[in-house]
Amino acid sequence: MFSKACEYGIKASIYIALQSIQGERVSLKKIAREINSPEAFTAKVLLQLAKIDIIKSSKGPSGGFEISKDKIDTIMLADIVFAIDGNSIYEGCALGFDTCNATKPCPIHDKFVNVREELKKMLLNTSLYELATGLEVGLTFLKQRKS
Amino acid sequence: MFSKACEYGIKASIYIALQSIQGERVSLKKIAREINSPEAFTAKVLLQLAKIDIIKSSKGPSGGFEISKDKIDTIMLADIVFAIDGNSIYEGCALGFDTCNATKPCPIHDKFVNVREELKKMLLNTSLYELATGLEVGLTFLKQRKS
DNA sequence: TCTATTTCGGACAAAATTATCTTTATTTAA
DNA sequence: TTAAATAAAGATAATTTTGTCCGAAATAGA
Repeated sequence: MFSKACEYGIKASIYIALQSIQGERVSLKKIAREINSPEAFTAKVLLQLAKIDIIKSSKGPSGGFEISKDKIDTIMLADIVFAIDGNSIYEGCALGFDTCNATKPCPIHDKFVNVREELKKMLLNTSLYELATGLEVGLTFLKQRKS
Repeated sequence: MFSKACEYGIKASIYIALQSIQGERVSLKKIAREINSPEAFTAKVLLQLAKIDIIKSSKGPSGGFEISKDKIDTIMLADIVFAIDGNSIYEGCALGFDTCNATKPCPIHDKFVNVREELKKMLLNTSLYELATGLEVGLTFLKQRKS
């Protein structure tokens, strides 16, 4: 569904959002530890998000990543996914045709309309804020416990 | 969404189904030409489908691939996707956790329920027969026209 | 100003996916 | 029985994605 890069991006964003709500800036090292992702690879992903101002980064000691409090509830899952994986998931043709559309559809185009709409709606309506608060109250998790 | 292998598998299956409805067996070469896919790679995919009896293959001159007429309307998109990509698309966690479920959900689990259900329903309810007939009457296409 | 800490940037490496090539096995039909 | 046509199988290659490493740049604090 999503690329690994996008998975890390989503997880990291949620974690950064939560910390930002609590007034904390977090380092890459801590993020990688908390979402259980490869550090350097995660850095590249965060860089992408920083470049389009979804997150803010600062160098130096006590540096790290944060998200402006007033942005947390306007940043949608769609923004993050789009920044990393592009729009192919919810716009692209399921069979890979780039000329597929309602008037000249591939065999499964019509079948997919509902799925795509449902996905798109979800991504557009889910804010980082909701996701972060679910995590805050312990309803959800970002890291699998070792077995 | 789907892997390339799966895309080719779906396209090929639809094409074979259509030809089988019309009583024709088709060669790999023709399939690859008609769905515009790499021949050898497509062969591997078809082999996977043949091994679980979704399609039938025969060697030798006048050999090729076909699907039993009486199976065409009971083979669902889900069968093909499952054979090639496994069930991760509609069963797996969107963030890649393998312990994610309703009682211990990842942050986007609940958000994804509808999408996954919609996808699953669609894959389970779409038969090769419908897809093949849509193609037969020229409503849909399997190969992009060159520009 | 110096040092330690952190992100940034680029090169590199490993792994997975996609694609090709070559040989082998099977089958049909002459 | 031989030749031609076809799928099967396996080795190899190319590409993409994922992951690592290291030095550079920035910044805070001593």
